[in-house]
Amino acid sequence: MMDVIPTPAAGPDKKADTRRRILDAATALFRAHGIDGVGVDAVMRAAGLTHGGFYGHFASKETLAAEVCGGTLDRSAAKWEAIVAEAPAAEARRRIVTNYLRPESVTQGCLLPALGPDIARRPEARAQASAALFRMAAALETARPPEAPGGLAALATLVGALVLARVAEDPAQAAAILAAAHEAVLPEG
Amino acid sequence: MMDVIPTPAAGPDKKADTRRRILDAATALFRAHGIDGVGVDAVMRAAGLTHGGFYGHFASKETLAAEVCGGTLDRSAAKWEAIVAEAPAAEARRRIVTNYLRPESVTQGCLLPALGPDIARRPEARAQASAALFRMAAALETARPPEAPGGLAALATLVGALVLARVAEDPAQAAAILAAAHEAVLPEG
DNA sequence: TGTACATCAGTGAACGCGCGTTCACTGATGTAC
DNA sequence: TGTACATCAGTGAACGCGCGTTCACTGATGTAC
Repeated sequence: MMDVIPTPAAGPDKKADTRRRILDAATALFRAHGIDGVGVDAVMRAAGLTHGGFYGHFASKETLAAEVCGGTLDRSAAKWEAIVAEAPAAEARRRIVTNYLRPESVTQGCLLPALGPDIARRPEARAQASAALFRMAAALETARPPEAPGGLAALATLVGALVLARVAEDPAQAAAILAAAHEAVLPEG
Repeated sequence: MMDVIPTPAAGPDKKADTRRRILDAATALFRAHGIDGVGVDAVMRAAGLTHGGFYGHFASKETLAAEVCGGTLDRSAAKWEAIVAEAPAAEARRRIVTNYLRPESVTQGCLLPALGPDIARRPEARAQASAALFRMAAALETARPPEAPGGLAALATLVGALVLARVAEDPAQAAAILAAAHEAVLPEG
């Protein structure tokens, strides 16, 4: 009695759920401590598993890193494209930028400011991130209000602002950086 | 016969030279491979020494990292301040920006795009980098031409552009990012 | 419905390796006589 | 000027540790009869 619906949900593809949990745990840990700062052991413990099971899901830590970076940035790009497709230009850019520069984004936001240099050094992750980055810039370009910087420059400002906000020691200074970037990317904010 | 001039130059403070060589080697290696991607052994070999001697110059790898980041960014800030002090605003900003966004800067330039996230995670390095970053932004602010973004926003754009250019796979794409940032930070380039 | 078996996601001990750090030493340099 | 000694920058073997990866295993789940 083979069911036509291919989603048992409770049974066999619990493995897919576990895989997702590993990816989510890795994303959070990599973002906080850098890829080299987190071991396979820590990722698996955060996912509620033991380290040995890791290689049933991923070929190597390197593969995991590429999938975390590529997947997360691909989803960001897709989300931006959806916003641009459904809202008028000025409103779309405002939504993307306001969300990008939220104070919580300093610790939890986009992976480019958190892992950019790490990504640039890893060929697999870099290829995927490079493609996603240009999709993000293109979305910002489509949603470009008059007098505002183009997509590439706007993305550079957003990414750089989060890099600087992470480095700034005083939260008030971090907020000033975020506000300055907001104003530059969305004139008359 | 104790000399009044306190710089023997050939004798005892060859140690200071060695220390500088270690710092320079570490700066280049950290920039290329990240702080966690480079061992004390590799730094010392690049400086022409063996690893054991390292602890005669630095208390730990952590101390080295802080000194590399803090020192390099301090020197950048001082250089920008000097440019701003000696050239008129528009010319000063043009010089700083043009130098910052040179194609070679993608691999050899400012430490903030290359190590920003690494720096943000290390308290010692972060404190020094945070101070330097605001001096750099202040210099850009002083050299702000009319219609151009303020110091903080300009610095964010510069840093973000180098982060993105490092991630971009195709050199032509990297050049496009640099050009877009140049235009945003120096209108009518 | 109940038992026997196959599957396979997850376990945890073990591996080799490279890391940061220590330390007893060597050997070149500068000073004392 | 020439020898004896002290200093100390740099050497290289050794350490304990945590990493990425492997593998023989366990035990829960789903199917066959």
